[in-house]
Amino acid sequence: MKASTQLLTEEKMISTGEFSLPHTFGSGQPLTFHADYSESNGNEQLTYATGKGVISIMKNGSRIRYSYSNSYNNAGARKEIIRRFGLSDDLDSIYRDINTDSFMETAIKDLKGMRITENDPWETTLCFILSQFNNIKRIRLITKNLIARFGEVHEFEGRSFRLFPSASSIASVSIPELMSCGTGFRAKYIKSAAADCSTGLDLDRLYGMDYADAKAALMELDGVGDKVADCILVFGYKKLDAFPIDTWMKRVVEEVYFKGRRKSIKQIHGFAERRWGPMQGYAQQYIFHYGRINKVGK
DNA sequence: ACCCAGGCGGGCG
DNA sequence: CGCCCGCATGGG
Repeated sequence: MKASTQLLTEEKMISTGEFSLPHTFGSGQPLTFHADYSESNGNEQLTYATGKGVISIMKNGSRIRYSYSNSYNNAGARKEIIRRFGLSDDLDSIYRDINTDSFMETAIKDLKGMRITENDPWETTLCFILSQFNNIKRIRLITKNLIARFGEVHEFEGRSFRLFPSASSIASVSIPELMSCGTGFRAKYIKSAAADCSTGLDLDRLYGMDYADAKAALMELDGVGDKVADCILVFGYKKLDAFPIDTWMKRVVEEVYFKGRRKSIKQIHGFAERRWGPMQGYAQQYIFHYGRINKVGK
């Protein structure tokens, strides 16, 4: 009896390499838009709902204890946690690839343990359509409103959560109702994209596609352009050869690598491809978060 | 009051 | 192709 209890406990633990929850979830990756995070004497706790279930992790040092409400067996849940939090990424190897200069070296040093998370494609798509001409705090507010209004109720460990609303449920909501959640002019985009994703485009099909084909497919969606597509590819599919260029990225790259000279989005894509190639998605996240924290170029 | 925010679609030359 | 414009809305 005692032995089996202990075995169960062991199965719910994962030991990781460097993994910083504050840097990972504070760096504007989509699931942070509606997560509870707390820290007390070395114990870090994070709980959030996806479209498929509630995930809760407790981290102490290099050990993580997790629970996941989805109907996986232990092995399935463990695999899912590792995938979602990027725990199998070899950060030392990635750092060697993207540490091309003193700016990157400082960013890596300051943000050690920041990982790229892999989230549900639909959730990522909706969050990043909302991100256009918006700010992170307000995106969190809007997604919180959408979840509260349209998310399916879900009981987990004695608490009541709402899951991230499905594409088909968002597709059935009227524009005025969506706007009452604060979506603003983006309401028509998310309704249209939701309709496409629940009837036409199969987002799961993009897992097997290469970067260029998957990006082209995403850009067929209303409200998805170059930047939003790249965000979906990095944070929803872990395609690390994507390089999202927002106002921050453009400003920081121009400041650090082009002596402040203005460059086009296309030129910056070419630069990132040559400099960081298959790991440019990781480089992007370190540049973005470090640049924002330190107001580089502002 | 004024300004900005992890851009995009549409219209124009 | 590149450029310019309008856009809903909460927070600084």
